[in-house]
Amino acid sequence: MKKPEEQFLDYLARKRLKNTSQRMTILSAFLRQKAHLSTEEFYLQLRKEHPGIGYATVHRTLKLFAECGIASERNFGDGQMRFEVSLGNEHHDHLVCTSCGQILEFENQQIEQLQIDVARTHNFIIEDHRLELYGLCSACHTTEQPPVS
Amino acid sequence: MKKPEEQFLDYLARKRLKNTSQRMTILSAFLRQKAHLSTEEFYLQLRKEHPGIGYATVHRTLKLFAECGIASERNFGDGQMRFEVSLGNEHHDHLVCTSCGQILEFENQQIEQLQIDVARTHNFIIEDHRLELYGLCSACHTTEQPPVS
DNA sequence: ACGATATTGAAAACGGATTTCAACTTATAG
DNA sequence: CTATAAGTTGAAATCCGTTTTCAATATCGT
Ligand SMILES: [Zn+2]
Ligand SMILES: [Zn+2]
Ligand SMILES: [Zn+2]
Ligand SMILES: [Zn+2]
Repeated sequence: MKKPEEQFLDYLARKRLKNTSQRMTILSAFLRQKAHLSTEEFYLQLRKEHPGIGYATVHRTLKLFAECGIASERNFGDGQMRFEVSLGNEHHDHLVCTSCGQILEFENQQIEQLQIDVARTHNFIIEDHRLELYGLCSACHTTEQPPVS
Repeated sequence: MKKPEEQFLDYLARKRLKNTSQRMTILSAFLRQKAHLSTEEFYLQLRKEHPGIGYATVHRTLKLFAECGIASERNFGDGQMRFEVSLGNEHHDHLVCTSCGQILEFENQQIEQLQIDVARTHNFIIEDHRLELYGLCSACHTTEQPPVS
């Protein structure tokens, strides 16, 4: 398995793109972040240490990561793009807590196989899939839940 | 099973909302449309027969349908909200063709059960879920696929 | 019919993603 | 080490679907 840094530099070379200090700074920060941050959240984190880097650059660079396979773009229906490191991470799906926003990961090989079966019976070629379970995580439903309003 | 019209009128009554001609027109058109139309697509259809109804009213009314259980809101990652009639339709998940945009429906009881198992092992209470398989439908991969570029 | 309340449609506002553009940086060639 | 071509940057502007605003209008209980 290639390292993310290598993979990114290879991608830049292949596409005749340039290796800039901003890109390396963002990559290094990205690899250290907790997963499933939105562009905005990540940008705010990054800005604490690197106030000079603009939002547009962060956005463009995260998209580069997705293109070259380092990152996966996620969308949990809150209207924000989220990213997580994908290189070196097993495929997984998500449990999204609608109360506290926590995102848990799971992997179920039986479900994956059944998806393939479903696709076959419809003569459909799967390129990608998304499976998310929305609800209350353990912490949010064991505690008393005073309505937010 | 209550009829959609009844259910909507009940909901309006319960919430002290008013029964207007626009709402009834939109409901009747919605029940006749093919599924998975975006607000915009639906509005453009509706406008052919009812040019007087504004986009905002259509939008607000579709949200009412979702609130009262007549409609499901869907989001297939193209940045548009889509709606389909849910009352009287079995739960189903979707196959989304990334080439022609066609949306097929499927239902797999084993997958549904495995989702429940996954949630249980994480002590997670499912409120909702989404499962979509993205790829090429039968028509799009049997034909020669000249690259779009 | 009256008055209180809700709805309507056009337009404006909103929010996140994306693009624009002039200044700047990088890579490559001489 | 320049020079030059080409790509990048950050701020601001733009895009685009969604949602809200608001004055005019419609509904509904009395
Ligand atoms: Zn999966
Ligand atoms: Zn994840
Ligand atoms: Zn399902
Ligand atoms: Zn459907």
